[in-house]
Amino acid sequence: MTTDTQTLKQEFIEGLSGISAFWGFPKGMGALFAVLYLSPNPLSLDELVEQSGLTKGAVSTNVRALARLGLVHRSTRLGDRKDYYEAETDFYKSVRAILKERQNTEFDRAVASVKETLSKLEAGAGSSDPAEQAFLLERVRALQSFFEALDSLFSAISRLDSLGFGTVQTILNILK
Amino acid sequence: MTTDTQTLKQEFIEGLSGISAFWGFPKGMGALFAVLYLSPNPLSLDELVEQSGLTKGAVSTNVRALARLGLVHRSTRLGDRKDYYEAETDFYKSVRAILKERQNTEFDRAVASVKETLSKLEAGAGSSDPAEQAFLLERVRALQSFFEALDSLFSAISRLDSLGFGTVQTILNILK
DNA sequence: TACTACGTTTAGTAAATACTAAACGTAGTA
DNA sequence: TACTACGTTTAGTATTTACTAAACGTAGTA
Repeated sequence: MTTDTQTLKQEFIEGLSGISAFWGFPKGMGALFAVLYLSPNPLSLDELVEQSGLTKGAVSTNVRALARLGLVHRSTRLGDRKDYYEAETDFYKSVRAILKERQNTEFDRAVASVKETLSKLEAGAGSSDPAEQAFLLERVRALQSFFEALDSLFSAISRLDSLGFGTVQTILNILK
Repeated sequence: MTTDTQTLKQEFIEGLSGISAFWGFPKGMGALFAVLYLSPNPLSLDELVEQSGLTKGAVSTNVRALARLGLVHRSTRLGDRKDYYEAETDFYKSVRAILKERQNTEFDRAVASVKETLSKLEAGAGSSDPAEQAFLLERVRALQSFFEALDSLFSAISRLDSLGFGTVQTILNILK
């Protein structure tokens, strides 16, 4: 017996929901993206409600978040008050957008706080015992430079005009 | 007025807690790692309780999780029943360990589910309308190949014997 | 002006998560 | 054997998060 389209879509939606949750996004976001990704034409908010099983409020919130990440695009039609959404199909583009988004917000703040600790140490703060001081300085410095490397990596990727199979392939060769 | 060591450490601990939470780990894990990272000598569970402010239970759980990720190392001393922990200082090593860990668990399961959807589609499931069928096939295939690229990337990194500044630098040059 | 068809916001809720406090298990020691 | 000093497990709790249901605001239309 062969699975019907409806069931197949449902499985796909659940798969993407899981992936979404895994990466720290609401499950609903994954589900909505999945629905849009499997739709040949843009869908209205009400159609999303219908196909995702979420309520209007949740769809409104989640689809807006998706749009902010550049994973979906909103469009309108003349003489039609509805908004329509469609999925971005260039995933590499999306990765860049997500990295860019993530860079601001809390991550940056936390990393900045480590940087500040370092600055204070370098300015001579906390000098109780010279040996301990040197130790702290060395450790915090090492962490800071690691963060800097990560940060360069992320911002390099998000600044990229094109990132695709080719780039990934090249990187894979280096890592080999 | 210059900040004292205690305050400095506290700020650092809070910073790492935030970073931990940002990446989807418990805040306590970040805090414990921070405490260990700033300690010149291995610490016992009770010392961790004292310095982190968490309870024994929480420390026990979180420090074990850190050990599983390879972010801290457990050791014992002769004629001493206590366990001692110290921080891993090679962050690149830790990144590999974390990626390896993450690859199993839920992420893999979710990705596998997408793969399965593709298999079913290729086997001819869900064939209501030929045009729709072709469309679905194309989309799911594209997503699948993207996941495969990601997966290769992650496992290449986690298989790496050495990953450090050098490698990151090389990659940055390519991305430039 | 009132009406309708939208999207958004809000107040409340259910579920997940990481914690605390305390019971528990266990291995060494007298 | 009982006692002590550990780490672990468990039961309960507080907090966060993403959701639902419904009120709300608003722009077009008669």
